[in-house]
Amino acid sequence: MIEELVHVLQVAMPIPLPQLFDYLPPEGVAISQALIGCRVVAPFGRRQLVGVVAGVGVASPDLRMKRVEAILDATAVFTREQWESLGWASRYYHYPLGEVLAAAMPGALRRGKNLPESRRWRWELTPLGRSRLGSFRPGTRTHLVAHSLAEGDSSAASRDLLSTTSSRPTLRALERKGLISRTLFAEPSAVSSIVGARSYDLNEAQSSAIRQISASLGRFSVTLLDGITGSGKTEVYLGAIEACLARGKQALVLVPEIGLTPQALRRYGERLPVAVHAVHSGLGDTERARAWAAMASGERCVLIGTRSAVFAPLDHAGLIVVDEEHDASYKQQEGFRYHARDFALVRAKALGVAAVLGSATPSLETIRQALKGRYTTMRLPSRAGSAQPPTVHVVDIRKKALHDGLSSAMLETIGECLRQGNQAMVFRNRRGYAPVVMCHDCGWSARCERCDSPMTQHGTAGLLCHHCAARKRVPKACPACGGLALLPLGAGTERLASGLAAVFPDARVVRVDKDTTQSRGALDQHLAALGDEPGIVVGTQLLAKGHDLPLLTLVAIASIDEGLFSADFRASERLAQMLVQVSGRAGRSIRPGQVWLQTHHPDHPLLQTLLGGGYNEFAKQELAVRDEAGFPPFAHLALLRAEATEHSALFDFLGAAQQAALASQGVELSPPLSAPMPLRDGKHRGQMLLTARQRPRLQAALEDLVPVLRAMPTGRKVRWSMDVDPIDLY
DNA sequence: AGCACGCCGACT
DNA sequence: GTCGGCGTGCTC
Repeated sequence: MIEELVHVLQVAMPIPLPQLFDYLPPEGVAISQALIGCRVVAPFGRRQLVGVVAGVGVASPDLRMKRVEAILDATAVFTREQWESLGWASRYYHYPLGEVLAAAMPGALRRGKNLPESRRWRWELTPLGRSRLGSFRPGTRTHLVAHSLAEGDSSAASRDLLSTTSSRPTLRALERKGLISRTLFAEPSAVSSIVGARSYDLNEAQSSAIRQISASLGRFSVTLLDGITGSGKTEVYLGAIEACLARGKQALVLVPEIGLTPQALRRYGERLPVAVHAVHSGLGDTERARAWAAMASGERCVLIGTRSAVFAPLDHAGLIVVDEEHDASYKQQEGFRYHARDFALVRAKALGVAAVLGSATPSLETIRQALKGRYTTMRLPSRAGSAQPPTVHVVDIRKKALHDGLSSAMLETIGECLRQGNQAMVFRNRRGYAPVVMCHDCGWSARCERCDSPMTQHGTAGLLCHHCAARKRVPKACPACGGLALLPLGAGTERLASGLAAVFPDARVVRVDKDTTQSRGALDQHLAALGDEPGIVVGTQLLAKGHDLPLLTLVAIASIDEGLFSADFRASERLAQMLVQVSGRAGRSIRPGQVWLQTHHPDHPLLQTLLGGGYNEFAKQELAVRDEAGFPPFAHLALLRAEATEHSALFDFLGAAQQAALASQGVELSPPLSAPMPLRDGKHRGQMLLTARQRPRLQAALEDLVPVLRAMPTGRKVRWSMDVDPIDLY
């Protein structure tokens, strides 16, 4: 008996299941290869989902088989290269294709909508509009828009104004009234004329970096732009982007989450003669979709965005820049755990275009590639303009009294800085008032039961767990002994700020951390509040990058001692990067800068190396350590993480995972271990590390292991994830 | 991941 | 007597 076969669409659904689902095509639609990459709406269980056709084939008819409800696209929503690169990512990160594709699409596409119009319009006042110019009320957006059109100027400011989303309704309204009209925007044909039309005072290192990158356009190459803070990396990017645009190509610029400030954006917008589309997490869906559409259309433009911008169509791109390539925010830390820098390089290679990795503190992975000659290194060794690198002082605080976290020497230095009319930055990687509240009588301290870790005091009376949402009040008396001597121990940013405000009542003290900086733009507002008066900004990591504060001459690092002894193999690297980045904030203009660092461990090798030889010397030594220990970049890692309500379920699962992985050749397994935080938000957490000197060995092991894990009965009671190339081991 | 169905506590 | 807790099972 020959079974009759039917043609089916194999659809990747946005769910964490690795398989494709077979569907019949809509009534009357012929199945063809051309449908691959098109979105469909299909019934799935009890709901309707938007999936993507990943293949076509034949299957024996199945009672369960359903019919696709609608095909949403006439042509694939992904370019061929996107499709292949995303397929690679799905395999490499061992994450289901449907989820990968969904993560790569702008929200509008994911939800089944079409891309917004990508054409741009040139707006003009009609004669009627011109005659009514006087009648618009000053101060309104209508007034602003109309007058901007009247002046007919194409300045960056008015281009900005007319391209912002918020102006669109105004333009529409004016058009309806017949006061303005539009024509399709025609681009100036020759962009080459603008290149080099203005001089930007580049120094020799910058010019030669731009020349190097420009010469490498048009083929795959990676340039490491190793430039100290303040050396003018952005000018190099801009120069290279201009050269790329002059060849008629688009450019993609990836920036860390916190790097996409209005300030930075304005700089790109003002300098570049084309539309600069920005995408970041705080942005609406339509705007993301518009940027995607612009890239797909081939219109000459620049896309600047955070992590997920790496998924944009790039067929017309000639250059990919990854700014601050060492930054951890490029790694997605949940779900589809891709690394945007690494994926950017995969795409650059597939597309045959130039990539630039920029950093003052490159990751050890990148430095190693550069040392092996795979990347070309261009250095920017000196600060742009007349700015000098800061001088560094280490303050030994052993046995010294601290006043709300700061030593007398530190307070004096800050006072001196203020007296000279300058600003100081006080850095502390802990928010809140005090990290621990302890009973002086019996040693009891406030802990979070759900996380088994100390709770941080916020304000005078509140306790907050930084690992879960738990909150409670500081008890009046010690719950263990009834004593009244409950002491806040240590100092977070809040305590530093209030202490400083008390010592320097005339200075403005602003605090920048997650507690004070909830909304986008709040960071800029805080820093603007400092103005050009003497003042102090206290804050966490948020302060480490961006934001030129010309009056800032002193960076005071309150403590980094926790970081010196962390268990994570990457802790040293991150601490060194942070110290260098924070130090780079000082003295960026004509006033010379100083960095003061308080520590209980002035002789710690990491500090000594950094002070003696700078980041490059540190990197050299740390690479030797990694090689010796068999850690990246000399080995490749995958981390199996799991959490469960029951401790036994967790280790049953990890034990079974270990058994399943034992047979893998060329892969070392750590035994199942408790996570560095064994209890978090009421869940027990554990992990198992897979290490391989050869990447293909690790990949082969994961290819076997991950499907086994998915099928494992002990996996039912745990939540687990496989993190390929993890950047945190917790 | 949703979103069912499926058996045991405090409420109109 | 019901509303609802989240265990486990499935999705073409």
